[in-house]
Amino acid sequence: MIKCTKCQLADSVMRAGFVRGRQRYQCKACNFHFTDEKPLAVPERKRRQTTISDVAKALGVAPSTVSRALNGHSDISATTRQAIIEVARQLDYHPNLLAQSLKSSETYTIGVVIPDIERPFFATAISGIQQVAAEAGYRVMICQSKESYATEVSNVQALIASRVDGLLICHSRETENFDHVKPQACRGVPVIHFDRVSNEVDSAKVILDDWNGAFQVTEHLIEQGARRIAILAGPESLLISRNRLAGYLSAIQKYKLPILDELRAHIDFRTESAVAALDAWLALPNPPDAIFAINYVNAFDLLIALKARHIRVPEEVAVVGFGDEFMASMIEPGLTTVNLHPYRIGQQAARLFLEQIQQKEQFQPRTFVITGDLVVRQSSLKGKGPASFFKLNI
Amino acid sequence: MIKCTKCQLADSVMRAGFVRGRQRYQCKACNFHFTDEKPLAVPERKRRQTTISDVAKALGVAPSTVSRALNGHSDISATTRQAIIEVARQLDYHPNLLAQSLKSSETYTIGVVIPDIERPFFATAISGIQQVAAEAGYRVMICQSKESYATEVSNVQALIASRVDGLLICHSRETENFDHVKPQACRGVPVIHFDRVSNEVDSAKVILDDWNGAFQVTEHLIEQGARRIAILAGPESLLISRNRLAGYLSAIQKYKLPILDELRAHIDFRTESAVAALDAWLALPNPPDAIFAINYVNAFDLLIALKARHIRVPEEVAVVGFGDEFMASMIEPGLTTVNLHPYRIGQQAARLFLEQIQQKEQFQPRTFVITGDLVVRQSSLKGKGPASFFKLNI
DNA sequence: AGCGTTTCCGGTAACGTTGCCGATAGTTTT
DNA sequence: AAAACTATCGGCAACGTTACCGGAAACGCT
Repeated sequence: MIKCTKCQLADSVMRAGFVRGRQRYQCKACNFHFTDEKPLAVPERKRRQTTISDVAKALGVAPSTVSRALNGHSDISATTRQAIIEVARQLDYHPNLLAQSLKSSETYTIGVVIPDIERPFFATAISGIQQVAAEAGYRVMICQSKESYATEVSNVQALIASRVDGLLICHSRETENFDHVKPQACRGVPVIHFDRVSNEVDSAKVILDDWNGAFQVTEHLIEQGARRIAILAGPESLLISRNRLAGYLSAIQKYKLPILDELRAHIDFRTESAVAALDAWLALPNPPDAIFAINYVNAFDLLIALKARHIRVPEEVAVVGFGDEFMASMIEPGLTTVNLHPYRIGQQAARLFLEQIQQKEQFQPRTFVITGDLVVRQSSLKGKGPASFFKLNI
Repeated sequence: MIKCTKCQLADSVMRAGFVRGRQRYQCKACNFHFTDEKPLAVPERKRRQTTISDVAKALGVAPSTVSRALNGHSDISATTRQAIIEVARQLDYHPNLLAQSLKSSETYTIGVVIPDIERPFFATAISGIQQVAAEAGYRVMICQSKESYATEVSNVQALIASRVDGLLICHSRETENFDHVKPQACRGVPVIHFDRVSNEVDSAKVILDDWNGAFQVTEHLIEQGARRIAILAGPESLLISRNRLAGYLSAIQKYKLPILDELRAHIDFRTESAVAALDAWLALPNPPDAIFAINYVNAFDLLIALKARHIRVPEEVAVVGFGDEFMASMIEPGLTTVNLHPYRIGQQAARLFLEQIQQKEQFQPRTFVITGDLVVRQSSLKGKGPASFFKLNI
């Protein structure tokens, strides 16, 4: 006979359904429901790390006392504190950051969204972010959008859901809608943009001066004696493409050279497109004597294609790129480029985040502009201008 | 006159010290302590995200009911569930992953420790890790040791403290003590090693077959007609250095070529050291006709130094490297290397982690060996062997 | 001694979520 | 119609931590 677990009576107990795999009973006397088999009492105790309560129990003090001792709080005697610290050490206690974060709603984690970590520019930028973040005690969680808008959105949402303290983002090429990084979508989490930014969002930004960099390389080519400078630009819709084109045009205008439309190509950055543009230029009655590729990979494409066509660089055609990766110094001839300082960009983005965290509501979003440096190598040295006396970066 | 906040009497109240910046009183009647100024009642309500209780209150149901509805639990009616889902959507509710993690002690986060994210090998490996992790719903937290043992240890501890579900690590060069990745130090968190592993720890590992790769390139050089093959190895203490040397020696022995000690150099991977070793070889009465650099950066160093010395590659000296980065195809001449498949290594490490999570105690640590593929380019094509008919990877 | 003060520790609640179980109304079976 | 059952929902507790405050003993001063 089944006895009620509450009033211990057996007569008044009757069955009351079968629920969650167990027979259920109801005591008519005390009106109490219960199931027969008592819980299996967690046969296999889940492997737990030492908690503050374990330390407290070991010493016979309250958990809050242990917390105070370990956090250097004042309301505690020196002897008690020493004892607690010692026991905590013995038990190998480490605070549970999850619980701390839940309590304080600070995770000390920064979320970073980039298009592709395999591209040296972003890898270096992340390194810069991490250096600054680590010094301030922040961890970094990295997501790649792989240039997909949908992935970017889901990355941002996942990071926000993880309650990161801030979000550093460089948008994918596909991204045209920026609702997912707006304040209401990010629920007050500070968002810092770098490299590819959006003017739709009122946030702190770190951008590079595309106009200036393009102006520098173009001016350098002109100083080297180039007069018919072609530009291998990207899609006209892309902001970086427009800015670099503008810098190029400004330099041309400054030196009162003619602007030749047949020497401007907008491509999609694929190698085949770059080579096709090159061949079109070479077929002109008056081929260019210099080419500015606004993308360093396409600059490599050009160098290789030119070599295959037995056209000497820089004597017949000078070539300059944009973005000074390790490879630019490795290829033969060395590629003249603009060093975009990705490490600094990352550092600066992280610093802006720290600033925003510190100043809270007082923080005024501002845009930080990183200016690239011209790095002259052989690919542009036609030797007719003063730049040939620059120290070479081989 | 001050009244006791409990019994409302004023006569029995007397001052009882000054604590935490506020005057304190004690009621003699009811023996109750209190301070005068009541707490400022959080003047600025901390910006909170919508919680499950907010949704519950909006509908007049219990929080647990909301939880059940949102998690697709069964004990709920379809109408209630729909209403809850709708309100949750309206209030823009997103579950707090911190609270979920605290409750479930699962963070769905993998910690990754690598020496340097800027090195293409690791950037690609991380990409592989992330792809597999993301598909399984895991996030990735990345730390760089920058080849420092101390940094590595602190990274590991920080990740463990963050309660990551698993740890994927490639040790720094400095690391000789592996206590920080042993089970007791990691408190049961699964640890997977990749690339640079330790045999001291009984963990799942993904390694690349250094011996086989070295054997392949050396055999290739021999087939190309090389007979005096030098090896530019790393420090003798380094495992990869020893393994690649062994593969090299095995190939030499297989073809019954003499092992020449003067053609073996152990360097510290710096460019100057590589060039010094090269010059020493060139000064020999019988210089080598091929060089195997066990590190791709040093292979580049050699190509550049040889070019500066007007020594033709591969005619006079063939050069092969190890690790097929993007640059190997860009440099002139293209560098023959072994593709180590870093992406696969990352994928495999992540898969081993998932396996271990799934199988729990039943998981048997195993070592996964990734075999590299020979990638032939111009730098090794002396044209005397069958390999010259290989399809070139330009 | 009497009163006010300081020191130090314990208890409670809350962060947000979910598992477990009890309660209740309505429905079906005997 | 009583007994047995089902479908739903509410409440409690716990994950680990810490802020806040009350209690009590020790201390200091007149």
